[in-house]
Amino acid sequence: MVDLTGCIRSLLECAAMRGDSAARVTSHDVAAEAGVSQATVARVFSAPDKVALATRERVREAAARLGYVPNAIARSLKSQRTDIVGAVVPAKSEYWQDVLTALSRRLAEQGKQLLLFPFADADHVEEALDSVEQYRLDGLVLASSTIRPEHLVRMMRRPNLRAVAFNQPAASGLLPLVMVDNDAGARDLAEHVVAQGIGTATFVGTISSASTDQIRYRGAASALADHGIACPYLEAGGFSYDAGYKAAALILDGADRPDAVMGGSDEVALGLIDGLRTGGLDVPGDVLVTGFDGLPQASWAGYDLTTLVQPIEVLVDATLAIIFDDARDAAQPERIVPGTLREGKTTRRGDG
Amino acid sequence: MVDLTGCIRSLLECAAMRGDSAARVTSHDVAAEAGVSQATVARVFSAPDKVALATRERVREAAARLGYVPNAIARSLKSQRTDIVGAVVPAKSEYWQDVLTALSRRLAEQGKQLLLFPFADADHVEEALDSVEQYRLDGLVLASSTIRPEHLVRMMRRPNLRAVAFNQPAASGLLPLVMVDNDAGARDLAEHVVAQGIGTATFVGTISSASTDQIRYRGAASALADHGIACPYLEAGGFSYDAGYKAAALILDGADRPDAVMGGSDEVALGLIDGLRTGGLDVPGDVLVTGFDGLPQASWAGYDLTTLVQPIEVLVDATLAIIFDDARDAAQPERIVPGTLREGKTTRRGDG
DNA sequence: CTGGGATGTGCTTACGTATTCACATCTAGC
DNA sequence: GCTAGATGTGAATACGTAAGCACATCCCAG
Repeated sequence: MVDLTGCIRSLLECAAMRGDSAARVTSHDVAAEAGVSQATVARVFSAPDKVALATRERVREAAARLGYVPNAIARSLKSQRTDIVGAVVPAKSEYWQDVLTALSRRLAEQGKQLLLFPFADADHVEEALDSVEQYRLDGLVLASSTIRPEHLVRMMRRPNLRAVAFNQPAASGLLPLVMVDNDAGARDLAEHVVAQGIGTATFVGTISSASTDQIRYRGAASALADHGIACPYLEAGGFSYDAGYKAAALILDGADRPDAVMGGSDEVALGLIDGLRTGGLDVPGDVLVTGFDGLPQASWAGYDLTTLVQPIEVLVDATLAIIFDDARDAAQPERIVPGTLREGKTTRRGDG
Repeated sequence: MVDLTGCIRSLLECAAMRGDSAARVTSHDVAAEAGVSQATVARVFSAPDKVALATRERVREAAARLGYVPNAIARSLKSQRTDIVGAVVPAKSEYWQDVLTALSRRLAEQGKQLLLFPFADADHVEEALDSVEQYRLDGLVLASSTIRPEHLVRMMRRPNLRAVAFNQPAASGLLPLVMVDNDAGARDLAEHVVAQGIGTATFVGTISSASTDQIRYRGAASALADHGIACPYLEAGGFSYDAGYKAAALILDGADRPDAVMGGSDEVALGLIDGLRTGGLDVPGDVLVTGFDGLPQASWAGYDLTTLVQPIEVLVDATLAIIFDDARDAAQPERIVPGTLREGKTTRRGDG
């Protein structure tokens, strides 16, 4: 304890020493201290190999002595690169939070940063994009299928800005696009529940106007139709647990209960499970449930949801590749990545 | 459908028209177009009341015609304000994701942005702080109790940078501090389980070196001791669901099973519940479980966890108040905000 | 009719860095 | 011993904006 206190005190003194005097150290100050020109100092920090070893060390020492840190703002202004990628995402969503986590981590590895532009409703996307344009970002990730085409168009062909649509089928043809194979994933899930021997099914979508929702529903319905099973669509009205929970009540009240309920997303599916269970049904005993996304929570032992796991790392890497790869004028790339079916106990009929 | 296609096409044409020609429109260009000086253009966008109404409208029109958008980078360089707040946070954590969501939303309302500096381990905080110093942020939120004091000290008294420690008791005296009342919250939870008539209890902490963990444990242990109940400490070794799930096995294997298990965080508590249930115990029938934080997932019907809900909006507002309020040289503020006990069914003995 | 404050605008400079160009020095090859 | 190329460094400029200062105009009170 004594040791720690001492340690902190000395650190405090150190901070105080260089503290206010070092209020704003520029490359000019370092240049003066090291006896070189400002240009050389700049080179030491941006292109070290262009400076003789001896000079480089002298500058580095002077910089350390003065507590110099290069000013990223000034650098960005001069170099026309910010090393910052923006992301326009819905403010509340487990899925997007997972994506952002992966994205920011990968960016950090490359010495780049992530600037967030969250929006509450689709109506507030406009404001977010206004902010986006002010910062001269290197790249922009347009997330969420609720962003409307007119917004996408606005972000096309901005100079020095590579915009990528993430999991947003509607962007096809307008912007480079990265997404999981929603259609194939939905079919896989449908085939899986069919294999468990169901007779009827219902798809509980998130928001019917979302393009991912439409594709997932069509994929599932089409695969089920191949086996002669009809699949009505029910809209939860949101991407959240609560939306799913409430939708469960509609299913419970419905005339004939389906053998399987396919959720448009994991969050909705988790809400469905709890809602159905609260209503007295056993999952998977009475009803099978599937999700879509592969959230961590879906793997929790309390749920163990059968879902389609999105390879988020792969999607993120593909996105960054489009943003930073130098094939600037290549045709609009479109990367559709397959997901993985994860079989959980929510579709395990036998042991129910 | 035809209508939509037409709409998109016209938007495309519009984008193309002003597209590449408007490659990089500056305030000078607008000035020339409107027949005024660059200074006036700048004023129109940063201090409109200083410009005559007629001139203002003329400039606005010219700007719209050219597609001019002010350059935030240049503005930051000149004005020494970025309107960006940074946040140094652990990369993976439900709790912090919720905090960040609230923080970025509130910032967006003020026309400010959030720049993320996520770190994987405590050992990588250093790198994150290196990045922080390059961007001349208006404020910095240092989150997570795993950030070490030496890192905190480094962020003290940076010119033009207000750093705030968020839920990080160890920062007391070093930096302005905002946190929930961990001690009182832990006591409330302890009193609550005592009221359910327990005889023995175990506290399952997250990481014992985290300062919040220590305070929560001491608070709980002290309150339990007042009732003559001992409370051993068990370290989960992480903040995650998985850590809690694994810790449950230790409790199941232990000699005498406690009547109540107090989790150091909600994530750990949720893992504990599933772990205990998987091991054959009934929660709350055989064991009561409490959490801490008030995550959305804790309210899910499948768990309905008794926990201490942190008033995240209040904490965030307090944090931003410290960063942006002009009482720059006031004494280090320290805002300790009370949480709210939420009684879920994980401590409801009777109906088990 | 005059003087002083209010108002609106332009000129100029500075923010801190990256980069081009020019120049000095040094090495190697005939 | 002289030239061509390589190498290292400095001077100067530009990135796009904000703001201080100077100045012109206008209005109203005396």
